[in-house]
Amino acid sequence: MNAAAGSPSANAPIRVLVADDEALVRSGFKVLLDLEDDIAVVGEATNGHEAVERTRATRPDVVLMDIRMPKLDGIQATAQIAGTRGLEQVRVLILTTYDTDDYVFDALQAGASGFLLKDAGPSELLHAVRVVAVGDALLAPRITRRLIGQFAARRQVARAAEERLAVLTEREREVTALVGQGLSNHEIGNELFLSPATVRTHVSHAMVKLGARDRAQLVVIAYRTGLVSPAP
Amino acid sequence: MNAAAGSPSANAPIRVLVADDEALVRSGFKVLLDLEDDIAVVGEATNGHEAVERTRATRPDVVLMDIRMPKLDGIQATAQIAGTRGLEQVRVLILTTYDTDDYVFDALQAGASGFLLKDAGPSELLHAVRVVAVGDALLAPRITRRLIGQFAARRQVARAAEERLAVLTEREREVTALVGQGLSNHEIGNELFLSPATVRTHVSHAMVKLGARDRAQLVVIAYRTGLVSPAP
DNA sequence: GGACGCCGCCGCCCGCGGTCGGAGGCGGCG
DNA sequence: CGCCGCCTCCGACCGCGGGCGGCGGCGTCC
Repeated sequence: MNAAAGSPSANAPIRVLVADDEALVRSGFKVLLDLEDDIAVVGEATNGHEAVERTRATRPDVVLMDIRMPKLDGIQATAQIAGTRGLEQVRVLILTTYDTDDYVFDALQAGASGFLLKDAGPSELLHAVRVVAVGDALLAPRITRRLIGQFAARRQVARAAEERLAVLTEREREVTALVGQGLSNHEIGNELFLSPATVRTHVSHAMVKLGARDRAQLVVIAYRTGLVSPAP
Repeated sequence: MNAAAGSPSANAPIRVLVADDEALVRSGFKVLLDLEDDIAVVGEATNGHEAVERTRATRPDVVLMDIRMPKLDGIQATAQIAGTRGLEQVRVLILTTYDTDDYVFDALQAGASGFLLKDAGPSELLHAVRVVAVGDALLAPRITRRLIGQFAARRQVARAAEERLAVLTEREREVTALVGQGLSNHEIGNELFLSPATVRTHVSHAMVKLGARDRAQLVVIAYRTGLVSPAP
């Protein structure tokens, strides 16, 4: 059973830790999981602190984590596990009744690999465990939908805003992009092999067309339209 | 068979349109889907234009869409369907061999409800069809993982960058936020009931502490740190 | 061909913005 | 108590940035 320790290789069982404050839930999961040949429950925890501690001790492949737990909630526990050296290989699968936005996004931010609602069927849970065990991720369909919505919304804003840039000439867009990165007129001139005076003209035109009074406001617009991205 | 038209109610079959340029793939899917009692293939298309046209004509619940297709690719076809009045209820499930980032993100942006890779098993396909039919969403695990990565990365950057703001005093953060929205010193003064001279002092201090030479660079930093958000 | 408009280029003027130094009040700390 | 940090305000200097007008090149339309 536990002969093959360490790396979760080919046909070694997936080692799972179950963290939930309700004993009934834990035993239910344990029975369900242990019925499978390729899955073995190697530990249990009744709160967040225990979950972290047991994870450190048993180094499971997957942690089945409830969110609502005493002492330390599942999200914070997930963050601690993800932030611990040596536990990078441990995948956390969140399992909860509530699917509040904050919970989901915070959990993913904390480093969770999956997020299931407790109304999911047993086969879905088993499938999810196997998926996250190999390093992939899986979300409840309802949550996937919202994550996609979030993602699409961001880009939607960018697309719509980009149309404002249509009035600019190529040169104007170019200098505006550089202005958006905080460069001075002189620096832009060096960058584009232009006289600073010329750069000024382009900047001025861009400001008029975009309704910016300031070069600072031009930077704002550059960011809002996605002409420059907040990332590095 | 086609007695129950219109709304996809309780036990009416899920009406599916299959769009793929390879006849073998189409017939394979058709056989697989038609074997299920609750799923019925109501049409086929061999390119993007046909897919849009057939969708308009048959109003399926779900469109199984390949990306690589002649005339019009699956992503553009998806965008057209999502943008057509009266077809809002039609869910698009992308099915492709390639999982390039651009494909995935563009497809979700275009309005797709799901994204499967062709190495998925038949049961996964059937499950996906049923999931998107009820309005939820489903992605291949590998893709879910990358989407989460994207999402988490954004917030990660924001979190890390916010620490740069720790050196600022409360007032300095305040004025910096307003500078980040493109306000002039005078306007900031009115906003915070301060003399413009005072505002200058705070702005100067903030610039020194954050290493900004310009007020424009201060705007850049304000955005990068998430002190102001690109959205509204 | 001339007229017009857009683009890219430049020089001049001046006001906003950024820097420096200073001053007064207020709260916390040794 | 004296010291320090923060907030507030002021005046002076000066350089960048923004407004304005002008000039040449290129394409379009008449």
